Amino acid sequence: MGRRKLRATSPAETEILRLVWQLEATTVQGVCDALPARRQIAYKTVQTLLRRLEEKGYLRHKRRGKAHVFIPAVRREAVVKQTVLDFLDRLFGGDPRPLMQFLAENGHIGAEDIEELKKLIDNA
Amino acid sequence: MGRRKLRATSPAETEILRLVWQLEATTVQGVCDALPARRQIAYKTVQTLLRRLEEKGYLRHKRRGKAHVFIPAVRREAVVKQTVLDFLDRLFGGDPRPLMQFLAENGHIGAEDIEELKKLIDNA
DNA sequence: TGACACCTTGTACAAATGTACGATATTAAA
DNA sequence: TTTAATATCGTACATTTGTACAAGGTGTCA
Repeated sequence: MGRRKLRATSPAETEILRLVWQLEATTVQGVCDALPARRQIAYKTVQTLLRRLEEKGYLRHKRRGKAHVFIPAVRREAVVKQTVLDFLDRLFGGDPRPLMQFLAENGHIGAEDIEELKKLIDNA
Repeated sequence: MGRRKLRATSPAETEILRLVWQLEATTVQGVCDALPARRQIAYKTVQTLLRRLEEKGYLRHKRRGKAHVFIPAVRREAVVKQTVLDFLDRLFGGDPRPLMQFLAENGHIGAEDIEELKKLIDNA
């Protein structure tokens, strides 16, 4: 269990990978359509990014008609974990508190979210 | 009101910048010494990273003896905000909940941290 | 005041990244 | 079955990143 020897995804690749997870199975066009309006990337660029993600082992594809349908090849949770821990290390030396604090102070989480978290922790 | 037209810091740069904030004012050697044991980087590399951070506008330096003392040129909070929001966008499409959840589920925060957060939110 | 240790400055360089075009293949429609 | 639309594949290329050495300056101690 746990191969973890995938080269890390670059920021732009991460952005795309997230969409593939969200869409579950999608074509280049599908990803383009799912891109947020303020973040347009050329079709060809998305194509390259998907190709690289496949090379790195994060995706695989099957053919449907003339198009490729890309599907995740790794569990989202595993990648998220790796990515977040890495982020935490670099920006906060591994301490998650400042991050939580930031989210709380900037109104990114509310009282109800806190309740949810409490439950999660109690059940662990 | 912020200037925000600084080119983003690369992962390695972020790592170093964090240490400068932590040390408040430090030399190349100081950063090297502060590096976690499992993350050794050559003196010369640290030097390059500091130089680039200064070029990008995150640091400035003054001379002390023959050495440069680097000091932050931007508020940590501002950079953290930018960096976290960017991270959130790329990995979670901007939704902070999955991130909180991850932290909670992986034992990175405890019940007492939750209490702290609750206070923070109530005071906001 | 000379030698040594310690610094900075300039430079290097391969690999990764962001961004994308041109040529070619494939399919659906006319 | 020719064609128009749509894909992929191969390629490109300037920047940025990670990593670091060599040469030359400077403060310090004997």
